[in-house]
Amino acid sequence: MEKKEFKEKVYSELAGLTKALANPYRLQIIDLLAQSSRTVEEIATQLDVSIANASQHLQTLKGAQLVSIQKEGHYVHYRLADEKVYLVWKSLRDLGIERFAQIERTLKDFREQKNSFQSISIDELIEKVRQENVVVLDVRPEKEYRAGHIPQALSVPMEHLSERIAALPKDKPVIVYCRGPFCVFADEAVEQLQKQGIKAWRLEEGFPDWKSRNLPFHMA
Amino acid sequence: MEKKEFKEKVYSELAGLTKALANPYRLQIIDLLAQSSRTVEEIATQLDVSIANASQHLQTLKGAQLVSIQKEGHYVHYRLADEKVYLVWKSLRDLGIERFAQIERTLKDFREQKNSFQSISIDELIEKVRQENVVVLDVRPEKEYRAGHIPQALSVPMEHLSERIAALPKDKPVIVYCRGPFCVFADEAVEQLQKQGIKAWRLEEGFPDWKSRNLPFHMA
DNA sequence: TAATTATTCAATAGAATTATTGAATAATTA
DNA sequence: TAATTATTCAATAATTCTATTGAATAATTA
Repeated sequence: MEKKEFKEKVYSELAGLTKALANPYRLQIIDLLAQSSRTVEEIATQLDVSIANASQHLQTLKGAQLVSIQKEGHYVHYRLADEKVYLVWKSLRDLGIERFAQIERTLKDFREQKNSFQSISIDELIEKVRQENVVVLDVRPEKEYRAGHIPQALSVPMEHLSERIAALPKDKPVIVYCRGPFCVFADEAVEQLQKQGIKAWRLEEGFPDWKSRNLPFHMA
Repeated sequence: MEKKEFKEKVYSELAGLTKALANPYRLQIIDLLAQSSRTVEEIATQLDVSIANASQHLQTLKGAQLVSIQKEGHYVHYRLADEKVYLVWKSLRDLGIERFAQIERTLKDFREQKNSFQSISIDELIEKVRQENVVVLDVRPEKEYRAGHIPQALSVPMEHLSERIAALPKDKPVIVYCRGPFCVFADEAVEQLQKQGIKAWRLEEGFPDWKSRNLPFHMA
């Protein structure tokens, strides 16, 4: 094989893979599937697009081998094909956050509005948990918690938060986490907690970031 | 700002960034600029495309803030805007190599043909250098060597390799590196060295990968 | 000032991508 | 077997992306 032909093959393959990622809905799908597997309908609902359209995007991702499927009854469950797919999304996300005033401003504005502008890092979380002076809340839907969560975290899905605030210890601050830096559950939870007089921060990143650092996690 | 509007903004920005990368020529440009800055003409020559076309691709990358420019005389020098841009490319590349039989096969075929199928990792290189029983060759163009290279490496650009083989110690094996896993210089160098009876391997990755691991490097 | 050089711009035609629509498929239940 | 359900497919029009061409710009040199 000639040099040029070789290069063309390799870079075209990789550009194809990149193209499959290059769409806002498909990036959202990657972010969702990083939490837990999902059916076509669940994804369509989350993205607020038609089922046919969600299916089309999923076909694109499957064609690029970024996601894989498992059939069960007449449901098709989609999942990420590889942990490395998440790492690509993470590196894109981190580049975006660092370089684009647009994104950083958008994030900051949103959080100020929710009073959750003080966010903490995974390292800070580890340190505070070690000192046993915080409560950690996972506010994602229960299915995602079951698919994997930070060891000491309690599952309190957003829709149950208000009724369970009373049961939280008043003397310990709370750290809330959810899907990732673009997930708003944690911001809304911090807002609610602060209104009830409980000190609360959000974790900057989400559970998949914890997992991708090879930190221990629990399932079920 | 509403939740939905917020999500749309953020994911659209990131999809835009991804789209700017999603083209075989533009990925090649990223790979080249990771070695050293370049003018439009140099890039056009390397990619074997027209200057206007190269300029157009560079405009796309610049629009997405993936590269930045520095004007000098009537030359425009392009460089990567951020180390994180390389990390995105690296993660895409690693996903591609791991997941696509296509790419792996293409790489393997090419290397078998060049007798350089035995490649070594950066960790193995470090260990061998520590034991002082190898010679390390950087076979990239001199400009790229000057912009940054592995500390103990000698600069032997491909076009001077044949004339400088005689001066190499016959008793030490040689490790050759170049731009990265898709760069064929190292494969061709290994082929030439083996023909002269010198034991030689290629480094699996390239100099930018060494740098991105925050290992020490020399300049000029 | 005129000529040269490196780069960018603008217009264009062909190709690819997108969301929408409605029909087709395939697994389950009545 | 017929009806139901989740998903996929196929066709379409609107938009976006691409390489090419030739002209425009801006920095340098004659």
